[in-house]
Amino acid sequence: MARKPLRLDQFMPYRLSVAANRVSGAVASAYDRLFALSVPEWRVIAVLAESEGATQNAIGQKTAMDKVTVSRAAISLAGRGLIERSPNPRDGRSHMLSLSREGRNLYRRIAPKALELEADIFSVLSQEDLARFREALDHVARKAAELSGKRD
Amino acid sequence: MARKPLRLDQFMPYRLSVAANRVSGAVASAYDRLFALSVPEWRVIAVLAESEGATQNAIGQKTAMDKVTVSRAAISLAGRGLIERSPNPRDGRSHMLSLSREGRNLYRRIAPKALELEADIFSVLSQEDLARFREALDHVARKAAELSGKRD
DNA sequence: GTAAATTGGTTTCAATTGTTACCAGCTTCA
DNA sequence: TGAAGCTGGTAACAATTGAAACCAATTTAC
Repeated sequence: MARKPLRLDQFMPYRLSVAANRVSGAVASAYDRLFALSVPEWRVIAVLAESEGATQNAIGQKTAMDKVTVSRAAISLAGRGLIERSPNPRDGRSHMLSLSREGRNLYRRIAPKALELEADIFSVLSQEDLARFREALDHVARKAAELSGKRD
Repeated sequence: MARKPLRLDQFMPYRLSVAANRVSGAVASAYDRLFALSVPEWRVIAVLAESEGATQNAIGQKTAMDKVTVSRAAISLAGRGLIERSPNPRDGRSHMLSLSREGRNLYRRIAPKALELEADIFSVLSQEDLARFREALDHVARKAAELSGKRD
């Protein structure tokens, strides 16, 4: 590979980080403003909307969030009546989580907003560029995970 | 735009965030392990290597870091003798920062490692895909910043 | 020239985040 | 069985982060 000088503003990890921070800042502030939800809370809701009755553990797997983070989000959501916890018949330690009616209603209001916001931000890319971008992200993420010895 | 259901694992802000976290996790842990530097500290050093005698303010601008973050990094680096602060003749409140000899030496050792790591992670993309990816990131970041009313 | 508003930088404080320790409950295996 | 180890989830703690208050130096406006 050709020797090139290091310039911070050309350094990919830096750029990626700045871009991701901007995007997740915009998204997070929208969730918070519109629905008083943190990002982890929103993720938990999104997963439950897709797959009813997941355990916290399962949610953690799916979302690449730490189990502590999931736990906190779940406690807070349950406190607000947005999700319900029923005992897991297969395992006395864990609960099956599911959306309450209220939670489902909230989700129905959030989902379109989220898609709209996504469309808004990523509309700067053509359909094809977006597809490539998506793939590139995937490859890069996988490689980085591999380098730091993370299970994927 | 076609109505599509919301699936978290297809949701771009989510994917971007996961990818960026993985990459910056890998990078951060390498800096820490090899040179005992945090990411902000590393960024300050990188900027100073390019442009001697910047003020903290200028560094903040360039790196999209908060002034508090820059301040803390600068204090810590000065404490370790990696940078020097000379009074700014143009403004009595601020200091001109520059790398000490030691700092410059450290930089000379870090830079190749950083480039190597970058090459390693992003080698999963072809030269052309990388160029596109870079551009896409840029567009997306700009758009997100615009949406949340940030100066760019 | 001086009061008012602004800006570079640091400190203080509160909120978020991850790490470690911990407590059931479950499994394994003798 | 029942002791030893594992796993889901929570709690307690420490470290990071950013926001707001703050200080001193500077600029602006009268």
